[in-house]
Amino acid sequence: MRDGFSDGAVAAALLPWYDRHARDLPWRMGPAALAAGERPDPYRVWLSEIMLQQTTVAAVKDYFQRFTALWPSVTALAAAEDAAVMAEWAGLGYYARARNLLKCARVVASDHGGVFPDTEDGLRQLPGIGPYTAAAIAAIAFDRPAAVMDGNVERVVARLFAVETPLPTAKPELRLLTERLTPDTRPGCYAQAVMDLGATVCTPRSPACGICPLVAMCRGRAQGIAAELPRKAPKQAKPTRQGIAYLALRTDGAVLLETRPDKGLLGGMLGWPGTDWTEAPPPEAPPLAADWHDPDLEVRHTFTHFHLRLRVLLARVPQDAQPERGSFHPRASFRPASLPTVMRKAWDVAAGAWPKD
DNA sequence: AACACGGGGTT
DNA sequence: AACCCAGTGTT
Repeated sequence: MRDGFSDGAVAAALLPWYDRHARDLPWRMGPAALAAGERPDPYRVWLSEIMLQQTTVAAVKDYFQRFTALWPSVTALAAAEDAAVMAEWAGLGYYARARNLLKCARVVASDHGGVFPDTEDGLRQLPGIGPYTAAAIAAIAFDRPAAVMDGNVERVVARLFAVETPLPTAKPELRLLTERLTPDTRPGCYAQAVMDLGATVCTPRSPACGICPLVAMCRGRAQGIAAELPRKAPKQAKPTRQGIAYLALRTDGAVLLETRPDKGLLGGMLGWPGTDWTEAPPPEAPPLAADWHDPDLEVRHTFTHFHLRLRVLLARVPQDAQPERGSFHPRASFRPASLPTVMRKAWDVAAGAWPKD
């Protein structure tokens, strides 16, 4: 007993709520199917959890459907071409996830016979699987009583216990509370229940305490500070960087693209050749000699830690053009959707601004 | 422990 | 336009 209710009371209140309100998601095995003895496919659980890192359910849904249609199993994914996987991931962000996804699939295929480890510790050893994801897969796919703590859980627990310590300092404290609340029965459903509650009821702003199954035990609510929790350390301002992107269109319609280095921003993704992105205006650095036009186009895009103002220069180039950087991709196989968002924006603003000849 | 790493949503 | 959200890997 602690704070007026037993550790099991939270799960006891949350599981019936989940049984009624569990969202129907492409990767989720609902409470009814689980009760009938079905088990989730660990591959689908893993894939969804990687995609859901730092990313909303709404953004993930279509990507998950395309990935599972193209690669229905971890062995199928392990055999995919790097470029094909990166192209399918384009637009979802945090591209290191896609590189680690492929690494992980290949380790599972080659070192584990295509079968995911079924323990938190085993999962934790795989590329791209950290503390949260290892616990989530162990709980959801293998029904192990792992303490699953993501941002939603941090918020729910901080409010439930009125934890006023700011993040990230509060993490160890919240983890301890999360561990104590994790039940031995139906831990997979419980983990999804807390995260669903955080996503749909105990929201960052304007939480719907009136319909919350935990309202009776919520100390944050009792103290009138629920909506202010969790407190967070102030974040620093983003600087603005500038750069130039060079879009070259060959006579036959082919476009000049380069694959970015694996390390760093947009690593491993296709992009337009260009300058570095720096706070001072960069010197011009065209990837080939051409009559570069400046139609005064600018793309604005915000990354995790800086704003970018990207100037877009255009050129039509002859069939025999020899680029110093990048390679020409035939128009027929070039899909703007296979570019990261900032690069797709550059293509979009260029439409209608191409020089006549 | 601090930093790098996207994109989308809301206000 | 400014603000919000938030796991993993690297250093």
